Amino acid sequence: MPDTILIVDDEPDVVDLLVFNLQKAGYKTSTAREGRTALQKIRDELPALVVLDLMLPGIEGTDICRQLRADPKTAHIPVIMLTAKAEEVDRIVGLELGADDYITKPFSPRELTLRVKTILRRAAGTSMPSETLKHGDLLVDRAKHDVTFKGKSLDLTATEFKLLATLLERRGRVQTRDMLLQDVWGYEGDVDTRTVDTHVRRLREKLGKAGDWIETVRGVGYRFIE
Amino acid sequence: MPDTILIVDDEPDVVDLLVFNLQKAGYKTSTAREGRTALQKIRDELPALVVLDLMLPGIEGTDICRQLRADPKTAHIPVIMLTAKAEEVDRIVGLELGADDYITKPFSPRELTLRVKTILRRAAGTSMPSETLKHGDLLVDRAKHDVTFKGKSLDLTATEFKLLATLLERRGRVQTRDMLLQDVWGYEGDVDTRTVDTHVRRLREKLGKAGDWIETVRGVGYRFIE
DNA sequence: GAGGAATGTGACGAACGTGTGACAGGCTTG
DNA sequence: CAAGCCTGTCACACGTTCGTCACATTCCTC
Repeated sequence: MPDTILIVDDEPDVVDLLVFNLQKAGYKTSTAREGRTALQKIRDELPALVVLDLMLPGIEGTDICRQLRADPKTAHIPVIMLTAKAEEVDRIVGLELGADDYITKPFSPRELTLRVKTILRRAAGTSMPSETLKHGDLLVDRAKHDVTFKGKSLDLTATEFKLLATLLERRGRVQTRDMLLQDVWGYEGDVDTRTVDTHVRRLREKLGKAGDWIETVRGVGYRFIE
Repeated sequence: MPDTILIVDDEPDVVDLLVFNLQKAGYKTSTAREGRTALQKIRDELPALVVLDLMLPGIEGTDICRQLRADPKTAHIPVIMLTAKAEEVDRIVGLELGADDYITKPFSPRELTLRVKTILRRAAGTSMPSETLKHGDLLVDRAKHDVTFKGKSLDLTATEFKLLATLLERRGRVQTRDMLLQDVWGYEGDVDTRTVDTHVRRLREKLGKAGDWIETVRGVGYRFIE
């Protein structure tokens, strides 16, 4: 799954140029023309990186940067500032605000792409991607150890959580009871295999309507639908 | 303890300029005039960051960068490239080699200092240094080693403070007892995992109503609410 | 549609995990 | 040296969770 990069600029030409080049480099892109929608998209889509024009109609780029840093959910997202002014003052403001880099217009698309790559590589090492599994409205966050369905948090047991995560992680592929016993329970040989069935039942109950995502493959085991 | 920055350049003027400015910014400095000594100093002193001239007598800056990246002990050290040539080709080479940033000569010392700060900040943690952590009316000041809740100062012991700071810093994410033992206790002696429970209890007691911020995730560990 | 096998369902005792109170050793402080 | 605090450990209590069983239901085969 490719990283998504949010591009915030009010000049369509610039946006198109960036979209074209970044997509060619293998990134997904998302765009916003002004500050308010930019902030909303950042919160909703949680992009891997934001390319942010300093001069925007409405909210200034600097303010966006500040608000982005203030929220723990988005504080870790790297920012590259775009600026038409070459003066150092602007650079300082940008960098001290917590921007990770800046580029002055006019810029070479190739250079920007390289900077994006560098920063994302660096970010990949340090921050944890908050390993999260998703299927429709069902969200499983391993770091938070939290499951939500349609925004509502579900109260799962430790084993139930592990079972769900394992099934979801291998969605589409059938897991035999033995496989599950080994990977979820850590068991080796002969345990009553009905144990798995019971936990699947409890899991389905708690998942409610999403419980149907877990299919039983008769004679084999269980599978999370694709 | 200040971070050490290694400056590698064969022009004494440049080196002096950098030393002066970086020391003023609070960093320790170390210098090398050519490639061989540079590599040795990197291995011996393990600097927090390297400022590296691309053009050096003897070994090229690019080679140093490669060798530095090849050794697991030094692979993580950020590198800022200095180059007299402004051509994009050189920039690409530098960035693709694993340099974290570059600056073209002549450069403003102030700008370099800012870049150093940015990169080190990113390398240090995931996000901002965040000397003070906040959640609602709860304030944790790491510098002052002080915790206040609703304006009232709380009297926490060293371990309790560290535990709270660690949990708060990673709010939302569950910390297993082993994780906490490692990060709060340092994992020196093999302490009983129940020790964590006891300290969480004492912490909750002292936090009063804010003690509910610390959730216990059964079968996994503890978590500060988001 | 009958029979058999596999799975869903409900219930229950045991085991487990966590909260709580207490205590002893070690360290600092006066 | 005594007093006090911090810390790690233990034992006990309590609620939750787990694994198992018996029974009901569904599905497949013939």
